Amino acid sequence: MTETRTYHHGDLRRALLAAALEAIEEVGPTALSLRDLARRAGVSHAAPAHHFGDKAGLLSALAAQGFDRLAQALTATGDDLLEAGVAYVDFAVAHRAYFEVMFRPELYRADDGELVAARQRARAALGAGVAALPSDGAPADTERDALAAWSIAHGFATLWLAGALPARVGDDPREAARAVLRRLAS
Amino acid sequence: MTETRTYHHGDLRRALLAAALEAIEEVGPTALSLRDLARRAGVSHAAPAHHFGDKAGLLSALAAQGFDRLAQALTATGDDLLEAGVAYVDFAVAHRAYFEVMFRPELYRADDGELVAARQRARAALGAGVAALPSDGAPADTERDALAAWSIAHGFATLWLAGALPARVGDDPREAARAVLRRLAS
DNA sequence: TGTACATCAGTGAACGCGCGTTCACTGATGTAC
DNA sequence: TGTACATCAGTGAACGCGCGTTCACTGATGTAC
Repeated sequence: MTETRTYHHGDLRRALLAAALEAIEEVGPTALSLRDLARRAGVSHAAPAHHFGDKAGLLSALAAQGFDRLAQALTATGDDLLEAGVAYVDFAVAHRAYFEVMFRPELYRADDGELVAARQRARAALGAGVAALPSDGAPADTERDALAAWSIAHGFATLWLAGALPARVGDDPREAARAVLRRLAS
Repeated sequence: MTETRTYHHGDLRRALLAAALEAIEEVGPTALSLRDLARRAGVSHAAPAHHFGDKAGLLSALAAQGFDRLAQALTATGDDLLEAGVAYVDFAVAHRAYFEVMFRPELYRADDGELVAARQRARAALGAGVAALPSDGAPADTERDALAAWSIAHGFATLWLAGALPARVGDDPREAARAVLRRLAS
């Protein structure tokens, strides 16, 4: 497909978000610059400001999109907490750019409307899995179980991304995560 | 104590590391600049290069120091895995600058000798706690248990630092961490 | 179908800023004799 | 105790770079009549 370059891009907002994901994978969210984004999108350096105002505006949009995708991934696992945990880790590894932005609220506007809603959806999806945990007689402490499940999935994902885990864990994050998460579900 | 300013600082290396911790708490490890460090230490902007070469050199030294302190904190808990987990979270919250650098290997030279040794010590201290876990009949999978313990402590610490946890978790990281970690130790 | 005009997306030159790095230097300290 | 000299820590001016932001502009699109 030969791109017909016109004066108006047509879909610059989307193109900039895609470029941002690429750039973040390469240099991380803090080293991201709007000028670099413009370059990647083949557009003048002042264009991004038109759509996002500034870097925090762009990252807010990105984080919102990330929470939305995470919520979808978690919801798709039904009420199976183990699989939700695996999906969480998989999301982090497969979409590290989103993940790295989402948990750095100092980089974006945490009160952004769409973002708040998407994050809420993701949290609810995780909660659904926890509520479905088999109760073994003792009165279930759902709140604590949810925090434990979230912590272990988040921790494993973070350590994986940091390259901190020993090599013998293997190279399949889903499989490795499942083994570790089982420790909690048992 | 009136500081007698001499041409030679006397302890600039240490002073720069201390300044770096301060700066990182304020702006994060990536926004850190050697010029800012020099300013904080009251020294010319070219001085830091004398001691560390560049930013990665400085952060390598900082990460090594951080792993060393973490190893000490973990060792101090004896073979009690639950308390080791609490100490891990406490370290992350009380020394967030160290913690933020330690798990960003792309910021420093991961093959630095002192750093490798200190990280090894920290890992061994965590392993000691896991080995002491009560075995409930089933053949213990120490490796998996270690990963699970590390993940849950690391995840809780990370979520706490990111401000991602709901307010009802409270404001005492040690207490909150203990409750969550108990889910694993039980 | 044609014309006039408003709106909006993207341009490109200009600005000031803080950064890392280089380099000849200066001043203090330590050591040899 | 004194002198000469080497070594090393820190200085300060200079450089080039990429950044965010501003602003008058230009070109495309859509709408009114």
